[in-house]
Order: sequence, then structure tokens, then C-alpha cells
Amino acid sequence: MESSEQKIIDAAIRLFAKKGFTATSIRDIANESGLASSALYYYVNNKNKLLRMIMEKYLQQIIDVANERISTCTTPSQKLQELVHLHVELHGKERFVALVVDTEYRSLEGEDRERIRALRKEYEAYWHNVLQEGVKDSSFQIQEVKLATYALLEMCTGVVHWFTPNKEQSIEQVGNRFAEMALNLVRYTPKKTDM
Amino acid sequence: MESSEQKIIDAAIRLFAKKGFTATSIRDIANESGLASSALYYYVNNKNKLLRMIMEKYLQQIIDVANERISTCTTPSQKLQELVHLHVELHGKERFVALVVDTEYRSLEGEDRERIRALRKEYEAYWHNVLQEGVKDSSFQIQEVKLATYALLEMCTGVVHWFTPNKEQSIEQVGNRFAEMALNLVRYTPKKTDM
DNA sequence: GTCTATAGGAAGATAGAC
DNA sequence: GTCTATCTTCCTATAGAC
Repeated sequence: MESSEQKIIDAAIRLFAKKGFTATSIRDIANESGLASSALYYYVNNKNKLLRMIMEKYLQQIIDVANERISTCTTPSQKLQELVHLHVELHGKERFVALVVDTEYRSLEGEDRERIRALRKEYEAYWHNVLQEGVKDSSFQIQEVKLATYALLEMCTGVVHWFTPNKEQSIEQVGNRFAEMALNLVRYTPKKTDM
Repeated sequence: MESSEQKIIDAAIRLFAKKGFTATSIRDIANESGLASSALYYYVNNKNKLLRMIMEKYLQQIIDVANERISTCTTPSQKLQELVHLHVELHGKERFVALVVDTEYRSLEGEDRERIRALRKEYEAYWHNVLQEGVKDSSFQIQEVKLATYALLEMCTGVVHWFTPNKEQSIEQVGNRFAEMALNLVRYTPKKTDM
């Protein structure tokens, strides 16, 4: 049994992803979730808070999982592969919410915007630190860590724009290929102690 | 002396990039370009045609330049570097219009959408073909050309999301680094005849 | 070409009944 | 919790004067 609140959130994610935040009206969300438009205000302060709530939950989730996955790894190359797999698979499996998080930042204002910005920075720091670590122990050869961070993040985020679930290729397979490409990009060379 | 039509287009690009297509009203564009809102309809059928016009012009431009640049190259690695430079620099220099082209596809409908889709496919084909060529002559080692195409395109397009003009790093320098990373990603190994 | 004025509809949000 | 009804504001687009 799904709660009305969950129905509203799910409907909002679908519609925000398809039409965009601004193009989606409160009435649209109400229709999609089978309620009157006024009923939404029982659960949500306003449309902007609904967007913030969706983005915040998703970002907190990916941060938590990233943290957990990395903590079990010993080498930078393992960590990078974990990050790529997580990011790619989440963007392939939860495409709607990922699309909303990636494209609707500009629809936020003031405090909401700052909060989401902070979470993004926090997540990006994981990637940056892993690359830095790999440069320090010479398993990666990167000219500019910041540029490589952006390049890798954008490459993996982009999955959301072209991947559609199909039987020819699973998102896990895409994750494998992307992890390989990521290691190539940072010029990974295994250390003797890794083998 | 700038024409009213050009003022309208420039204002629309700025506003679409900043607030998004749907969140930008005809009145916003009119204010930004110093005209009454009704004056816009003298030049433009409606808001949707304005978006199509902007996207079409930009895409046709990048296709034409890509075609021209590639035609003077002899090896796949040269071609790939040219494509990366062009894409990165255009996304760094014309950030507003690039952002509109990259994020407002979903605001198009019907024939407009199909037209822009066709142009995107046409442009992506250049990248795909260059990678395929490199695989054939063994200068690139790629597992799946299609995935590598998407990875590279998204990585280069992403520049628009984080680059801001500054004196520490020019967009040309970013282009150089990205070209290096692209060659790493495809496992480029120079052939004897290249040297 | 550009204006003022306005038609006609849809938006976000609230009031108050049940 | 959920509804119907409604307020106010903003939207796209057009009419018609200059």
C-alpha cells in the first residue's frame, strides 16, 4: 500500500523528468497521483520544497553509498571503479530522479539552492580525493586532477541521457565498460603490490 | 548596430540558459531586449519556434565546422583531437547557447523535435565514425565504439556545466587537457607512420 | 516596426466544508 | 486527509493605433 505522500513524490519525479520542473504544474502532479491539487499542500509546503526534497534525498543516498563502498577498498583504482559503477548504475536504474537532480539545479533559489550545492560539492569531493590519492601513489597519471574529476563525473552522469533499459546490454555491463574507460583516462598502471 | 531580431535572439539565449525555456516568458525576453512583448511576434511565430531557431543554428554551425576541420586531418587521432578541441571550446565560449541546446531538447515537440534530433544524430555520427576508423587502423583500442562515443561526447559537453572564463586557465588549455584525456580513454597508440 | 490594451486561459496557492 | 470553489497573478497571443 503506497501512501499519498509517496504517490505525490513519485508522480513529481516522473513529470519533472519528462517535462521539466517549471513546465510541470501542481495540477499535473495532482492528476498523475489521483488527488485534488489542494490535497498536495497538505503534504508539501510548495512546489519548490518538493523539488528540494527530491534532490536532497537522492544526493544524500548516493553520498552515503559512495562512502560505504569506498571504505571497503584499499587502492585508488578499486575506489575509482566502485565510484564509476555506483554512479553509472544509479543513473541507469533511477533515470527519472537522476535527470531531475542533474538538470533542475537552476530551478532552486536561495537556501534550497545552497543546500543542494553543498551536497553536490560533498559528493564531488569523493571523486577528487580518489584521483588525488591515485596521483600520490603513482597508480594514476593525471595532469590536472580537477579537470579529470569533471571529465569523469560528466561522462558517467551522461549515461542518463542515452541509456534505456534493454536486453542487449544491462546497466551493469555499461558500468564495467565505463570503469575500464575511466581507468584508461587516468592512465592507470597497476602496482606490483596490487597483483 | 544590432537589429531588433538579433537582440531578441540574444536575450532569449541568455534567459533560456539562466532560467530555462519554460520559466522564461515572452515578457521576460521583451524586457531584456527593450521591446514590448507584442513586438516579438513581428519576428517570431511563437516561443517554440524561437527555441528551434536557436538550436538549429547552433547545431548546423558545429556540424559545418566539424566537417571542415576533419577534412584536413589524415589520422583518426588527429580527427579526434580536432573534434574535442572544437566541442570543448565552443561549449566554453558560447556557454549560454550550448546550455540551451544541451538541456532544452525536451521542450520541443513534433516536427521541431525531430529536426533537432536529426541534427544531433548527424553530429554524433562524426564522433562515431572517427572512433570506428581508429579501431580499424588499430590506433585506438576500444571495446564498444558506441559507449566510447557517448562517454567522450558527454565528457566534453559537460564543460558547459563547470567552466567559467578566468585568467588562470583558458578554454584552449582545457581543450588541450581534454584532448589528452580523450586519447587516453580510447587507448591511443601512435603508429610508426604517424611519427 | 513598435506601441497600448486586452482577450482568454492557466498558473500557484488558500479558504473552508466534510 | 481530501474535496470544491476561488483569489490573484501571470502567461501566450492578438487587435488595432501610429
